[in-house]
Amino acid sequence: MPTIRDVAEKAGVGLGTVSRVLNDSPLVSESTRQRVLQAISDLNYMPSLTARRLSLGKTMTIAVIVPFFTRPSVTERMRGIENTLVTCDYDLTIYNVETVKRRDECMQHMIRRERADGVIIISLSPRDEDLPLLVNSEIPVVLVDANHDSLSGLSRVIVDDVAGGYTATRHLLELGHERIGFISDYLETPFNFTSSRERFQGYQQAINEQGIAFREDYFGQGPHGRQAAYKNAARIMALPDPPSAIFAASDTQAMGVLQAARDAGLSVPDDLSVIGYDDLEIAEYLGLTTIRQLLYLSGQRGAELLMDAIQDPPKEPQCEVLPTELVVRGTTAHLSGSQLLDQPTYNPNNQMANNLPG
Amino acid sequence: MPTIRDVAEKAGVGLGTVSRVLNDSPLVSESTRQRVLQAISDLNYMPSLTARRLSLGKTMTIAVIVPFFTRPSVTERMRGIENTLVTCDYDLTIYNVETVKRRDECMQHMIRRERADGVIIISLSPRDEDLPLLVNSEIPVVLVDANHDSLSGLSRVIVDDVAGGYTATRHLLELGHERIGFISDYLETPFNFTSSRERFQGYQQAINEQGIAFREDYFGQGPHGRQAAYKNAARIMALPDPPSAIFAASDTQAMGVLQAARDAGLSVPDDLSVIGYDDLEIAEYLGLTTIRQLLYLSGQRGAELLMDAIQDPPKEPQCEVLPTELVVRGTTAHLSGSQLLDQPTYNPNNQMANNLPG
DNA sequence: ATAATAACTGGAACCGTTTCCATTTTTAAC
DNA sequence: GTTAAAAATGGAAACGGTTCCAGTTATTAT
Repeated sequence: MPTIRDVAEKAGVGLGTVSRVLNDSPLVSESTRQRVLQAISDLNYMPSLTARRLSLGKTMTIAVIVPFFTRPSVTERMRGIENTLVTCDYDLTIYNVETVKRRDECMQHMIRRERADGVIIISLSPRDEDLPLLVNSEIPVVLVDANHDSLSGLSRVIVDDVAGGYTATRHLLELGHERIGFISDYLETPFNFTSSRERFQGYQQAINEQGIAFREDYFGQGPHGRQAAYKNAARIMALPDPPSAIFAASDTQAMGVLQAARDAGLSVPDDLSVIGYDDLEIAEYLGLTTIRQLLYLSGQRGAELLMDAIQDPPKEPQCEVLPTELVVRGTTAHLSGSQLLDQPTYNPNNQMANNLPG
Repeated sequence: MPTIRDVAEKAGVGLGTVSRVLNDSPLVSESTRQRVLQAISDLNYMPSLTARRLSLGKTMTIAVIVPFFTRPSVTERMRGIENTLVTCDYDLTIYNVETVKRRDECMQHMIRRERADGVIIISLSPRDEDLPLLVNSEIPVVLVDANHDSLSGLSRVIVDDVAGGYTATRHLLELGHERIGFISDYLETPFNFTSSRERFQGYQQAINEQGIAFREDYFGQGPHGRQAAYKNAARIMALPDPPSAIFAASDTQAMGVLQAARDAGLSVPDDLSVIGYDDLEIAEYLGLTTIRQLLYLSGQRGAELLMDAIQDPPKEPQCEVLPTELVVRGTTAHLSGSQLLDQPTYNPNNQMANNLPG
């Protein structure tokens, strides 16, 4: 492998000059530049990235710490990051987190040292004990989709999941539903995901506002994924007075709910309304009513925030809130007569209840 | 940031000794080791990865070049790679390819220089002109899911997609179908994906063997994804003598076909049998009959092959062929009477044709 | 006690860049 | 034709590790 010295020798110049040519310095005469370029191409020389990194003290790399990076919502965010980074000539290295142990390793090691010039953490809220580490980190850190009061010291791109959860529930309420189930992953996990918790908060807020009490038995949490959602939905549907609508905290989980409804012989949306969250590509296919969040954009903005912070670190952490949007498709419908239970609901103003067929 | 010299000074030892402690060399007395470890922890020292890389001439990084890394089949392969690499303490950097230009950039630059100690290329077949570059590359290259005669000089993990396509088609034939459509992405793309082409080959082989001629109008290609498959399927279903079964070259495309069937008022599998390819997680949910390929394993084996090659380069390129498996679910069924056309098919031995209702 | 050997240890040299300072060359001004 | 200023150039030092060789200390055998 030829080095910069070989090039210098071949071109008959000093190695400082070669370096200047490589870095487009104006302090090189045109004739010398040509001579050097010729030598570079003759020798098929390419500068060593590693040496460059050591000398510059920059890694030209961004680290992304991401839980379960096969989840569609996660990959879509990552795509936003990747596409943004490419334009800046930064490399992207990925630390996939599937266990708590690994999460802690990543938080401790990736961030501390010059493995990267900046870090993006997706969906993982750091523990309180890790916070000082991140806040005082020598390299900028940007959080994407991790919301938490105590996180105010860190730049981040978030979605107002409380509002999203509220909107979803509001949509069901406006369709006349009063018995509304909620299915999500575990609200408290060692990974400290915040989104389900917030959506749940929005859900509670909306029903409370309507004077509807939260029913424990309409609530199901479990591991992320279709299967757990299926089980929870099946259990809830088997209640003597099952809900007429279910809000699933993600589209993936909504799919589990749809499957459970199908297997229970319920037709959606006639017997059961279902709303999801995320608006994954698949949601359109399923005709799933859902809350759209701007996944790609969240990655893009996160990367942009990070690049800005690398250029010159802001004194104040930046916080960007991305909007959500209700996307009405085919899995939600107005409460129908057949969905009403024999016993009147406690709400005396319920118009529909008076139209009971049976 | 403390350096190794600071540690040496603090511990009152030479810097060679510190390095030996860091690298678990046995040539350090226990007492010295303790003293150094104490100094390391006092100073909160962490060695610089970059310096280490320069000195060792290794990057401790693996590059993955991957087209459209949000596709579920791709992320699943990557997960296999990631999980394997973690155990070896290698970093993983990702080059996402969504344009031909970028593909060429990646092939030229990522591979040539010590950006990485090894490269895994997923699903992209290099052009003939790039081949010598890869074969003579100073770092090992492993191809995953890229099959091509001319690729014999490179180590790779492949799936026998011809066999997979054959099996899928065979399954439909055995159910009595004779009018079988085939829907895939473009067989020829600038990215030079090979899988659709091979599946198509298997399809042709199976129908030919059965004495069935290939019908151009039963064949639809287009951009990857649900939408294009939907359009092609809709066109094919609208033919005066539409197929009774469709083989989609991927589960994603099978979803487009299912959607088209639904919109055309056809019920699956009664009016139309559909088989996909990949066995994505979603396939189970949809009850889609499909060909399972071992996506995760392909990544894992690719990474393992690469790690082996880094340890000591094999003289012969390794080629590993992963099996496929037919997974029968609910979208394929025996040809039913109602699916037969009025005009008899050209096959005189067709028993079913004699039972035509109308 | 002494020599031979083994176990440790210190630090110079090296990896391949960039940067900065000193020096040389060119240009412009009078 | 001088001189001052500007432009171009060469190369040492630095980045922070690892490695290897030479030197020191400890151990063992006689």
